[in-house]
Amino acid sequence: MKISEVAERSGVPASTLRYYERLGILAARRSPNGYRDFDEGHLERLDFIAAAKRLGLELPEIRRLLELADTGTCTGVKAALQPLLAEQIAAVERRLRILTELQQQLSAAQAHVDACPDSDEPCRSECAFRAFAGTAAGLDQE
Amino acid sequence: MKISEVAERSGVPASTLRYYERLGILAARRSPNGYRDFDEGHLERLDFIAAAKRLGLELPEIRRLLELADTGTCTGVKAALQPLLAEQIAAVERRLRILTELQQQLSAAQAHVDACPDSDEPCRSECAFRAFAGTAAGLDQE
DNA sequence: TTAGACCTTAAACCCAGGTTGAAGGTCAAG
DNA sequence: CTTGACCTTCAACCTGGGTTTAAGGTCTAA
Repeated sequence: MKISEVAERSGVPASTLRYYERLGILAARRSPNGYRDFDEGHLERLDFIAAAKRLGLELPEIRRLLELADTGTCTGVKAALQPLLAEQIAAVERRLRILTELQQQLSAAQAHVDACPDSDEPCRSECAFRAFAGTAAGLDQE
Repeated sequence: MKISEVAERSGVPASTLRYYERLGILAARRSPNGYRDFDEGHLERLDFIAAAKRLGLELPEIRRLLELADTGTCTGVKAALQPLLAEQIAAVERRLRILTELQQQLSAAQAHVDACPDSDEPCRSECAFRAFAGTAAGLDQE
C-alpha cells in the first residue's frame, strides 16, 4: 500500500506520515523503487496513535508506548498505560478546575464591565478599563 | 522608573516588557540617555494586560483594546469589551464540554486497559493495545 | 516519448509568546 | 579609570506538531 492510500484511508496527510516515520513512530518497509510500503498493521498503528493523541498524550510518549508494544509483553504494555492514563486523568481534572475558575472570572469581568456607566470621556484608567483589570486575579496558568 | 524596577514590581521580565513595546502594547518615554522611562500608569497598563491574558485574550486583541482605551471613549471601550468577553465565555464553555468528554474517554480507556488479562505474550495488536485504540473515538480537537 | 500523477529527500517555514545572545552604550562607586 | 551593574538594539532561538517547498526519481497511459 503506498503512502497516498494510507493517507486517504486514515485521514492522516502523507506529510504527517513521513513526519511520524522521522519520529520513529511509524516505519514502513520499502518497495524496490524506494517507495514506502504500508500494510493493514500500519493502519491499526495509526488508530492507536490517533486515540493516544485524542487522549492528550504527546508524540514522544506515544513513541515509547509503541516501542514497548513492539518489543514487550502484553502485561508490560498494560503496566505502562495505567500510570499514563492516571496522569492524564489528573491533568484533565486540573484543567477542568482552572477552566471553571476562569469561567467565573469571565462572568465577574462581564458583570463589572456591564455595570460601568456610559460616558463619552476618554477611558484611560477609568470604568471598563479598571473594572476589567481589577478582575481575574489569582488565576494561574492554564 | 527604569525597566528593571517595572520588571520587579510587575513580575514581568524586562525582556517581555521590551517585547510588549515592539508589539505596540506598552510604550515608555525615553530618558535623555536612551533608557526607557516608565511611570505608574504603565504598571496599571500591565495589570490590564495581565488580566486580559489570564482571561484568554491574545496579544493582538489586547493591543486593539488598549488603542481604543487610549483614543476612544469609555462607552467605546465598554462596547468593545462586551462581545470579546461574551466570545471568551463561549470559548471556555466549548473547552469545558470537550474536556468533560475527554475525561469520560480517559475513564473508559482506563477501564478497558484494566480489564485486559495479564499475559507474557508479545502485545502487538492485542489486549491493551486494542483496548486503548478502540476508545477515544468521536473526540474532536481541543 | 512525453505528460502528469505519484513518490523521494532535506531543509525551511508556520503558530504564539516570548527568551537568549552578541555587541555595545551609560552610570555610580571605589 | 576601571569595574560591574545596568541599559540599548537587532537577530536568532525555543516549543510541538506538523506543512511547504525545491529539486529530483518513478511509473503509467496516450
